[in-house]
Amino acid sequence: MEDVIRSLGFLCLGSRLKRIGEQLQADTQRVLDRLDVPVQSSQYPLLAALDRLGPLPVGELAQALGIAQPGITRSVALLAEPGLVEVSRSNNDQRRRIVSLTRNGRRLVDAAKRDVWPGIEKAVADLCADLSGPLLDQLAAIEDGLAVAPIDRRVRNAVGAV
Amino acid sequence: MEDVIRSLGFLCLGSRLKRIGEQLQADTQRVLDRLDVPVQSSQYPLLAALDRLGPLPVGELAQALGIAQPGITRSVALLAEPGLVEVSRSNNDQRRRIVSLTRNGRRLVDAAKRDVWPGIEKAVADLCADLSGPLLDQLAAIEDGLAVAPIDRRVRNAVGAV
DNA sequence: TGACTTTACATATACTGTTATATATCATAT
DNA sequence: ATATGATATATAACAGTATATGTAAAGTCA
Repeated sequence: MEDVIRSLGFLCLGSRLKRIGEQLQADTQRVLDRLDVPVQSSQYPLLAALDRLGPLPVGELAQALGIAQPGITRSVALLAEPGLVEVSRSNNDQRRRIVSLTRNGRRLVDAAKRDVWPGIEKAVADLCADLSGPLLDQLAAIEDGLAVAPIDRRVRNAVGAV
Repeated sequence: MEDVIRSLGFLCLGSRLKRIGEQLQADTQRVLDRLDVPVQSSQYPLLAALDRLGPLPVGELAQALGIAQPGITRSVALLAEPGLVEVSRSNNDQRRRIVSLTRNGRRLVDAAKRDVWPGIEKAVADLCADLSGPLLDQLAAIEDGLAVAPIDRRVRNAVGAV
């Protein structure tokens, strides 16, 4: 069966990037599940942003992550429930709500940085390592590579079963 | 403000691809709105699949588009409501539901193929034309290019305002 | 000071995708 | 013919994102 998205080339590039991105996230989810913390793979960029940049108000988190503000509000609520982040009002400006990692949140980020993220980064980097040339060719190679072995299996192979 | 997703490189490649894909779809949406038909940009791949491959059952549409079957079922329902596609039972196998373009659906696809798709494809192709080298660099160039001029503006510049 | 605008965030709704499960039809074996 | 298993699709529940809109705080200017 023809892969229509692929055949359509640049016309469907948006759908194709989204599809690959979703597959990468789903693969990564299976790796992160090992930490058995109730956090979706898509929430980690927010934690990483707080780790890199320190406490931030909602709006600046939206900027840093390139997603819309309502998405941040909801993610923060999801992460606050298990106590990974906490929110406090700014002193200067009572409208701003500053998001920061809790002690548990910091512990999770540190564990992820030490035990999981390097493996994921390496697996994805290897997947893309030999690629060169036109974008569409590289995307096809990634799709083919993921079909052969998804990210979670590449990570497992690299670091040994956990 | 630092773009954390971009800084994290391969670790967040999934989030990044998804983000770029969604932006491309949103830009494209604004171009397609000229046809003023109640169809989301993300539905066009399904219409294009029916155009390329002819009437197809739900399961084969899922394969052709690389998304899960329930997604197809719902998209078909959405497209059937404004009368762009119709569904009939297979003669051989009463379980299979064959999706096909209606007369209006075909008219829409033909108009899109003639008036809109070529401009979009060219705009995206130009955006990606000069790219070469590592994937992350190409993605950064695409993001920068879209920030300078989104797809819908590139299309408008190319073909003149409609 | 009081009215208007802007900013920061929350909430509501819609769209798309997923997995899990239910239902209907087909194929097959007794 | 009928029970059993496989297959095709629908439905439900859940997660993520987007836009639109509401609310409250801050800023601006007569």
